[in-house]
Amino acid sequence: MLKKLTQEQLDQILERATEEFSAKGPERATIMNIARASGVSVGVIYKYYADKEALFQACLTRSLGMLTDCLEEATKEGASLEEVAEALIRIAQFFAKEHPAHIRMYHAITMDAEGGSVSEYARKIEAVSAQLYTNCFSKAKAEGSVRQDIEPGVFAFFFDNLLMMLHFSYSCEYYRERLSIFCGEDEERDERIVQQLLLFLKAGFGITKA
Amino acid sequence: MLKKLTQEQLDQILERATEEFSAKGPERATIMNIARASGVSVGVIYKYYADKEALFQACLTRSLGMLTDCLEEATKEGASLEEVAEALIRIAQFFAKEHPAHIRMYHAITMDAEGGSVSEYARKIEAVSAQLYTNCFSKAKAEGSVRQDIEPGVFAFFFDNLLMMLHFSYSCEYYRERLSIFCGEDEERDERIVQQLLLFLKAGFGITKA
Amino acid sequence: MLKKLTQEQLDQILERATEEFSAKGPERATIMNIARASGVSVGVIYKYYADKEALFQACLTRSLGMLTDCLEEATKEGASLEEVAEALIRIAQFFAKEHPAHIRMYHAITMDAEGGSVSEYARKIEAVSAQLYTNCFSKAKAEGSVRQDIEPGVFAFFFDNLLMMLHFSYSCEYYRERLSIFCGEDEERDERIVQQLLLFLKAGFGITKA
Amino acid sequence: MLKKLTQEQLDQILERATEEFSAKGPERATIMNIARASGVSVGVIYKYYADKEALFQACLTRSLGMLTDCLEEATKEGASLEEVAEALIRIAQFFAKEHPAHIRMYHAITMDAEGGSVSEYARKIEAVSAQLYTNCFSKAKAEGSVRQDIEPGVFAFFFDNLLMMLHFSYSCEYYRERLSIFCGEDEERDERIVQQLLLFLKAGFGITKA
DNA sequence: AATGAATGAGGCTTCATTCAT
DNA sequence: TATGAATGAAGCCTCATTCAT
Repeated sequence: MLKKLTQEQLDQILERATEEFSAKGPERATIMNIARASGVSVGVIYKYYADKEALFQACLTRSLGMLTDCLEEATKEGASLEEVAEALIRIAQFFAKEHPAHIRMYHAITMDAEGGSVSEYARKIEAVSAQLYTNCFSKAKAEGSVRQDIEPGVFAFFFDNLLMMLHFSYSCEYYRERLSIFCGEDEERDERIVQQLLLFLKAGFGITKA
Repeated sequence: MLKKLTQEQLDQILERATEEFSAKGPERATIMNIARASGVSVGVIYKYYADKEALFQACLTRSLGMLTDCLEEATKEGASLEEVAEALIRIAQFFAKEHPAHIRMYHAITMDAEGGSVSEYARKIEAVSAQLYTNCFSKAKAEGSVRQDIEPGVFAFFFDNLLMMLHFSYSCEYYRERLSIFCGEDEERDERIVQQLLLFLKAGFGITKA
Repeated sequence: MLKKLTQEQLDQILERATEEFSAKGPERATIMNIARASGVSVGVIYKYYADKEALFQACLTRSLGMLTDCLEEATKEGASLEEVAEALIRIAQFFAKEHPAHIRMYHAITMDAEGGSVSEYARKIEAVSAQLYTNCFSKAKAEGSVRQDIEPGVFAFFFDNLLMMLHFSYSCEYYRERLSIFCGEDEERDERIVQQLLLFLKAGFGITKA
Repeated sequence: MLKKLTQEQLDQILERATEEFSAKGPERATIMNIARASGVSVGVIYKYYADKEALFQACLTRSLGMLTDCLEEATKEGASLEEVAEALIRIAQFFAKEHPAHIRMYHAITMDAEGGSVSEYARKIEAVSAQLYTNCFSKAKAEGSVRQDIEPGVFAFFFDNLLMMLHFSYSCEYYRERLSIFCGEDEERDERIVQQLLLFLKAGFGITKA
């Protein structure tokens, strides 16, 4: 066919590529497999992406975008630190279970030593969430709704660390198994984790209900 | 006969291989680069390691061994949860700064979707620390030195998550930069992180001095 | 798309491969040489054949097929043992002179100690000709047109032995030279061999014209 | 040790090398295996043989020598054509069963398209036996003890062909199986083959007892 | 003179990329 | 413009050969 690729097909390419990349790693993933899975030819992928690396980066960017879209929902104006925390925890669980490949892509970025254009982008996003969380803590501290001896940035860092590990624990095979080792595999486990994590954070942050 | 490789040369191979593997990932790393960096021929590497995979495993085993040796020091008998926590935090900082490639090796296997014999080994180690930390919490709970509403396994999980992220934050380029975004880059930053994390953990765990 | 290899090119590959394999043996033959000789790239050979072994098998199958096609012509129904013998002798001479590489392929598998799937196939063919020749002798014996004290299978074996050596004598360098030592190199040699061999066989088999 | 290799060790090398070469083929045979099997070092083999090829040639020459030594015994002065034939047939059976590796080496020579120094040697031997057998036939023809319409050289060729195939049939795996297909595998098979072959030859040569 | 570990050229194979259709 | 077969560079691995001891 000589028909231009539809938006749907382009999405399909990125989705299948994300699956292939996150399942086999960027090296073992092959363009031919991605093309086959997407129902397009190898050649056309090269019309849209300069090379395999560029396709990988496009997948990363897309996954990151989907993730941040989700996060933005959770951090609406006016919510208390506790509310935000719970929302973020639940989103982490949900998104990572629903879209494990996308989280694995995010995990993949963190391997990238060279820091290509995507890491650039990832860092911007990281800066945004750092700002966001830090502000939450600053505001809460100013309001007196958390303990006064915390450094907002550092606590934001701890909080984000816990969230990242939660993401990985629900999407990357290795972390998934580690989660089972620590927390078991029963039905209610995930809810218990939410509750325990909230306990931990509330106490750790020194949150006091107004 | 031609002189056998000295122990030093063998160490050199593992060290350079660890660097190559952790910098480029197991796929992009090439035996020829490792050989060149180690000052030996390609062939001799195959005298000592069956194939690239075996060399990678040897590097991993070595890195994880070095790491666990360090951790064991921190978790001597009789230490309180608080003491253990502080020791582990300081070791994480120290080891990751000193041997970043080794931590990156660990990070690398967490990417491995298939979970070969390598992750097998890693999982054993994970099981050990899970047991160790969980016991600490169980004991502390029994003693009444932490809050009573915690689940030891789940809190051990949170604790280990924070430690892992600390390791990565001092060794992987991406996490290193993220750390700067959250916590700045001043001289005292690392000490502040220790102090703040201890604050966070003590409160979060509900540690009460006897 | 880039034009698919023509049938001609595919034949070319098998023909050149057969030459390379039969000249150097399956081990010393290299895919690169075959590709170069066939005017194609190395990679494309792997599109059509899984590996060097598969290519070798394809060459063998083709060579043995060509050979058996020839043999089948010679052993039509109703021909007397003498007629069959003469036809097979002439075909041996003709085919081996015309397609020496194909006979050398056959020779090559007889060296294969391990007897992989290739010899498997060869054995089937061997079984066919064993059956065929043995039947000829059985029938002739029953008709009384050969001596009565022969064992059909054993005489079929001798006959096939003579034919095989004839094939080799016209295609393998070593046997070719040996042939010259025994029988000279004059113009009429090959015809003399036919006639002498027929004399030998007729008397040896005790063939009596009805 | 710094002791020169004993004659025994040198023999050992050739014997083991012959086994390795004939079992795996000249390519897959490795010098290291041969050294190990012979109980000597790799290096010392290179003191005695310039390279692997030279060792292979030495094995060939030796095997050929052992074979011809055997044949010479069978063709003593004064024996009749029939006596010589039976002796050669029985020797072929015996030697090939006893020393299959050596016959396989002989078989290997016939693959050698390039015609190195061994083929040279082999051809000389071939010339000797050609001469020998041809003379037998010439003498018998002159004596009137065989039919008069034979060409001695050509019949000598047929005879040698049958002997060679007999050798191979008792030593090379492929030919061994082919033998079973044609002649079965019972206890008396080998003796039957001798008797049938003698029948065939006597009739084919037109031997008349004086 | 023998040893046997180290060397490194060379072959197989894969797959990112190209390009004729 | 899309196709997908062909290309060929590059990596893994083996093993003949070398050479320091």
